[in-house]
Amino acid sequence: MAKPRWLDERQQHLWQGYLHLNQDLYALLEQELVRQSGLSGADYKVLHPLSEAPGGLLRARDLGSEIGWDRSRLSHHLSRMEKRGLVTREECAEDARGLMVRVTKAGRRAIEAAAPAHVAAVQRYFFDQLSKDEVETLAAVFDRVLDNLKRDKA
Amino acid sequence: MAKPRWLDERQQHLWQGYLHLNQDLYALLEQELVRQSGLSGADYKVLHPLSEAPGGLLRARDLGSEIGWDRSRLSHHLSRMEKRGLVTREECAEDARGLMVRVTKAGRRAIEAAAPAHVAAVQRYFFDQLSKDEVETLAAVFDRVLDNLKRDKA
DNA sequence: CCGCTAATGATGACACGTCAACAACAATCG
DNA sequence: CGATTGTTGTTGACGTGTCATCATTAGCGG
Repeated sequence: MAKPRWLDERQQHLWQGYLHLNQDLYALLEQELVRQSGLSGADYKVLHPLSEAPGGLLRARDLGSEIGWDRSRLSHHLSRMEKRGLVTREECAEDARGLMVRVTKAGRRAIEAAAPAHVAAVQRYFFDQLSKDEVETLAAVFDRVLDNLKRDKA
Repeated sequence: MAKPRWLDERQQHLWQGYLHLNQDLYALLEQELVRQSGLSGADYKVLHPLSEAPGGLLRARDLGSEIGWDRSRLSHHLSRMEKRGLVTREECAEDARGLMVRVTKAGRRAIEAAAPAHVAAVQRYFFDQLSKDEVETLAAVFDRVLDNLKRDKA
């Protein structure tokens, strides 16, 4: 672990670009989302699977694993969303430990109003800048990196 | 603004991959950094330009623009870092409004200890999965998207 | 059935980021 | 010079994310 391989110039450049993209693009999308719909990226992430579930109802555990959040994070955010009237908490019939989360009408309205502009922004800022070949290349690269991450964690 | 162009399957796939990468890769790098060095990504970002500046001294305004942070964010984070003994605040001679930030010995030790493992992690988790061609492609794509972002904001 | 372990959420403490309001000083222009 | 405007930094409020801890309940082996 003594001598690390430092990044060469091209790697340096790419890494900086990647970090910038994660900051600037994500910040811009988030900002437009909030401005146009009053939903944060976190709200959107929670509401998306909920609004597609039958009855707009999901068990908290399943919702959490769906979007990759741990229990604490989900619980905190549900509290905030509940306070704003986007979701409600209900008891879980099959498992007394469990929690059912339901989208309210306001929550459904909010995400349905937010989705088109959000998708359009993703198109405009990201995909409009990419050729088809590049889409393929990026997808392949990202999958590979993610697979490697998963394998490394296991 | 009525009918948005929804994402096709490949775009959907790529976008999900991109979002995952931003969560998982960044989270893992951050986590390893904290565990091995006690520095957060934010600490690292502040300390890097500081440790390379003459005297380990930079004006807050310049430090902020160097790393792309606004004044508030920098001020808050400097407060936290100062409390942990990583940096000190000093008056600015040329401009009484200004603030000079200096790395402490502890701060310098911390980033010098952290850098090798951090760079190695970036190599292992990211660049080891990429071919040279892919590095070129990604760099070009990211630059293009970022340029477009900048132009759009102005 | 009893008692242990695992699963599920909630909570409080804290780090981090954004926003709006503010204070202090510099620069500029009449 | 004096008033106005712009720059620089700080602060408080709040939303967000992580971690450790706790309470409740399910599941399971005796």
